Amino acid sequence: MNTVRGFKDIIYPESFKISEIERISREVFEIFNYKEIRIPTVEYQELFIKSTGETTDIVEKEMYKFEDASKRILALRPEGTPGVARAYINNNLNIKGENTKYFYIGNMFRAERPQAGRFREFEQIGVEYIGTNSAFSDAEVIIMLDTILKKIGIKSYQIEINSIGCFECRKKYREVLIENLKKLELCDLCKQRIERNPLRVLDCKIDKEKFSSIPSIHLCGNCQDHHKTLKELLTKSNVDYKENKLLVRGLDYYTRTVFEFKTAELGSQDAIAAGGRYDDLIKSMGGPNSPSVGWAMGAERILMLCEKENISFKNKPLCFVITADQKYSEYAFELLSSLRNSGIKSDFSSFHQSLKSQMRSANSNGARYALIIGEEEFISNTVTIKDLSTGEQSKKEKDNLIKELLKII
RNA sequence: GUGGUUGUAGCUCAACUGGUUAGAGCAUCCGGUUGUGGCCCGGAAGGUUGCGGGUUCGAGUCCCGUCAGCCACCCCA
Repeated sequence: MNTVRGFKDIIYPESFKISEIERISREVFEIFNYKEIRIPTVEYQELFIKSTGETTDIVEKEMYKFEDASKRILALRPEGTPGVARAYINNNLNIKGENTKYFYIGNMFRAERPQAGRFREFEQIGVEYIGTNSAFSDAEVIIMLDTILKKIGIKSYQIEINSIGCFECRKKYREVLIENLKKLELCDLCKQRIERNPLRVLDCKIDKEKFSSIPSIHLCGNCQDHHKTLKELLTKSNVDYKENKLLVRGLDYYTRTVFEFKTAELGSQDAIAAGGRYDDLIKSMGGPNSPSVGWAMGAERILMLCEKENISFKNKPLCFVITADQKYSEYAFELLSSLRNSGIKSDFSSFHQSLKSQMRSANSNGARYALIIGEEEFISNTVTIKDLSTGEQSKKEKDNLIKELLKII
């Protein structure tokens, strides 16, 4: 039987690479003092309608929704922010006196037509910095994301930022925008969008060139200051970004800062991570006034970029234990256990195979050393160690061998 | 979701207008005299041609359906 369309198995080495991406992210989160939050995979459908937005594609056409046995209308989470916002409110995280910087790692579900780099179940690694409207928090999360990608070793991406203003700026701009858009000859979809969600029209790839005449949003003083501060902070931190006045986002809750980390290596799936500020979301959900900023990155897309850029993740044993004669299998197995108990990554293939075959396994597994045990070694209580890169080999006493190997690690 | 396109061994691909037991390279496994990998050489194993119907004396090849992948759009991570 096939897997369901858009769903897939992830097997070594991809599984290892993804967990490395997670590991590196966790390392950075720890350095930045972000705490993990784990939220449910299933929520009431209403949560996403009210937060992500009724008119967004994610909610309108891509959500996996279903009714459970008690007739509750539920949905598989299409993104992480609504759940985190809900958890923040439910658990009164605003009054706990701890910092409210969270990261999450989890799978999301969207019923889109699948393509390379676009799956119906995919993993997002994301952060939410809740409770401050300071531009320093925008800068922090962007710098953190940049740090993670650099630490992974990815180079082929570009950062685009924009400010779409606060609620007040948007309200005024909306009118100006609609007026201007109506003067233009636009594609059918854009025509529909003019009334429903005019800001999204600016994102259209077909009509892109026609928007040069349209005035960009006029930001109020506070929004201008915020955006200016953010840009200065990024520049001072050597974050290489470019401003894209046409950048808007498909989720309704964004205010002020929006940003995307884009790549040219992945075809249409060019966003590897994206996010922005959402100052009104938590309040609009009935929580305290909690301006916030966050982002999410797609683990599979990061993985694909790693492959494009030939970034290697190594998971190789240091030692490979080999018997010259089956008689010494148990003795060899004991050695293997001692190595592992000492924390030395070690493996073996099958002691029944010929020495030649075992050597071949050692090589193809990428082991650095072959440890050979045969009659000579058994009698003298030693182990032959062969360095597989140089071909040099010597006999060592078992205890000394382990001590020396521990120094190498 | 719209429009395309593809599906043959683990992977990448072959098989003239439908015509015997569907091939190759890479990978895998075994071997190339006494206890040594990579390179090289030899051999073996590996396929219900995505699945289900249909046309035909005969289907990997043609037709229909279905499933899945991919590309663009759309959207997004």
